[in-house]
Amino acid sequence: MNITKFQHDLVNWYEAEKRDLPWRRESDPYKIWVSEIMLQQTRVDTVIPYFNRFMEQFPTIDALASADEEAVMKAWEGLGYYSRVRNLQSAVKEVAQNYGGSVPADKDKFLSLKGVGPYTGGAVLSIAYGLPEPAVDGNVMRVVSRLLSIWDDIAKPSTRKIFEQAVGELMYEEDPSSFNQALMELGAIICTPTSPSCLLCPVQNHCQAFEEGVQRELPVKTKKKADKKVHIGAVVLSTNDGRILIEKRPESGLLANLWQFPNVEMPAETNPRHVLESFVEQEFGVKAAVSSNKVTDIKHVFSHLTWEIDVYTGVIEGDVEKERTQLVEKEKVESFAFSVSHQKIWNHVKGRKE
DNA sequence: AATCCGGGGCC
DNA sequence: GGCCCAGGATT
Repeated sequence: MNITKFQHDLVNWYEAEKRDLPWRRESDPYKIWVSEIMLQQTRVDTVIPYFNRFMEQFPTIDALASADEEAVMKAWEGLGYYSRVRNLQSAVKEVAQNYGGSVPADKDKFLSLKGVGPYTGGAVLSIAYGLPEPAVDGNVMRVVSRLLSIWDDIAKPSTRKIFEQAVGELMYEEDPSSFNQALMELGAIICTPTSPSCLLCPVQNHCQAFEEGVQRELPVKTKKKADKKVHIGAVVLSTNDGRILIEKRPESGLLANLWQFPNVEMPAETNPRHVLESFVEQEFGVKAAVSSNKVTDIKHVFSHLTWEIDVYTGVIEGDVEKERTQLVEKEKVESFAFSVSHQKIWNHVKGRKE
């Protein structure tokens, strides 16, 4: 391959065809950083409205560093992988304290921040500071596997280093920002997973896989094994004066720190109403009268497991005194950050009449 | 190296 | 249904 010609063909195409995205109108390293965190395992179209709202609420490092955690979670609600935003706020606080509020342009320093790995490190340092660091994500591994006909399994963690090496050798030192973004843009628009548009590709002449006619066989990626299923019973509990019981999930693990309605994994072959009433009394110390029939059922698919949630309603008497638990007015429920599955629960229940 | 961690949009 | 997505932390 003629590397110089490849670089120019790629970057010239990028400059002419790149999408107009909100973070591409910004040069503030903080905003580039936030966009890269949001874009982890998340499509551009999903991220755009979250990015715009986030920047209105938290326009600077100081704004995010000093923001209320609940407000930050609410801004991330529905975006998934919630540890991303907790790590981001933690890292931003560190930048505010230890680096005078400016994102460090040093690789070791930036990569030491929470939530910043090899991809995000390379992306921010190249895009915001013009450093010639590779930024290898799924797009780039797909594109480069085809360009250079690399048949290593991209599902294996060790394979990423092979691609970092390759991208380092292809790097366009005069404009690392455009080069890295061009590789990703090509993967997003032209060099797509199942049916790449090779006839429209600006670097078709440089592509080993196209020359060999094997572009649809690359990249090699082994499948992961099947996920688990969990049967859950959930209950929306009202007090006689119309308040709703919500609780905050644990600080770590699945959907950490998000709010939810009381729920428990359901054993097979038991009376669900009895199970839920016992659970509520144990967990919250109040007697509950739970509906005998479920209101609805919700199937919610995560990346690694599936919840099948049967939803009930119930009534409780008296107050609840428990950590991370609140009785809130109906009108206030939606001011808390819920996972999508529990948003679905509330949307089914809130319009009902008792 | 394997597993955990969300959610949505394709095909 | 399975697959993939501008991945990182934990074990």
